[in-house]
Amino acid sequence: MIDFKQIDAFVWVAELGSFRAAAEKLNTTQPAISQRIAAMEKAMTTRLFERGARGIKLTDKGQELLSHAHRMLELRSEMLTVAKAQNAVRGTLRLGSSETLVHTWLHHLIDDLHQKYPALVVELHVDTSHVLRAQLAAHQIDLAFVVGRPQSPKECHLYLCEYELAWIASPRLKLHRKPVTLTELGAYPIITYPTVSQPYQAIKTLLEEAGIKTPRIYGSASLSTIVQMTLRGIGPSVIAPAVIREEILEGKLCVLNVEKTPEALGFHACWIDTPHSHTVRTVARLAQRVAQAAAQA
DNA sequence: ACTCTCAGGTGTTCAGGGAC
DNA sequence: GTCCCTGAACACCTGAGAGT
Repeated sequence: MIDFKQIDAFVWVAELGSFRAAAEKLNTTQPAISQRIAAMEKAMTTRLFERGARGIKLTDKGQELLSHAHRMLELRSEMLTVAKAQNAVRGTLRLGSSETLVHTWLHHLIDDLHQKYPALVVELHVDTSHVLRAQLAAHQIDLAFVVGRPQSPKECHLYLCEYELAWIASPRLKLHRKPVTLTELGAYPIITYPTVSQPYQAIKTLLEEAGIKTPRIYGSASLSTIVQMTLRGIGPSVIAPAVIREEILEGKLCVLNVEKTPEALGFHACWIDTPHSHTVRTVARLAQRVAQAAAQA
């Protein structure tokens, strides 16, 4: 097995033209250099130097291998530089995200991270804000993009963006041509985010205030399930129109004109701050820029 | 799980030798 | 005298195994 000490010796003997000079350069003895070169020659089953009474000379093979040795030393140097960089953005980041962001700007963030920080590996966890907060508290993820402000004083947060909610329905329900009342909507099952979510609770309150005693609300943790159920005309839904832009443009889904709508979803990046949170803070700040650029687009 | 001992491997220094 | 090689002695590190 060839090691870096042997490669160092090889490069310096070739550079200085002498075993003794290389030994002085590397703060060692001439026999040590001799042994390193001998071990290297044995490992590669080739002679690197021609030894003579008037000094040494690189063999043809030695000359050929010298450029490889230089490249290996450069790579070692680069590796040490990265290792010494205290604030380098690298390693694995366990990122939890709400599905709404997956359908809006998360892919732009992943692209940017890949370009700017190639040594960073992102492990993506997509789930509801409720579940992501629990995972953050249990240290199962490092950073969470969730709805609402932090609930624990230990959490740091950064505002990301806001998405308006709207009543959405398939055109086959024929609810989109005129203003619709909550009482009319109450005749259908309402499809929205899961029961623990802020929109679910808001819709329940709105319908109850409109006199619907036992509203039927189908809560789902899966955004694509909500969209599919709405497309099939099972009932109207309450979601962010930003995630179904294509379906709206193609006329597959319509935004309804309803007197009252639950308040917008405000997203924050949340994390537990530690002295080693440099990567997390960097990604959170980048996410804020990406989210705000997406909002202006 | 932790500590201690021991054998084997590796690297270094030193002394000496051969070639020119 | 200078250069490189070889062998002996020593120091240090590591892993395995035994004992607590």
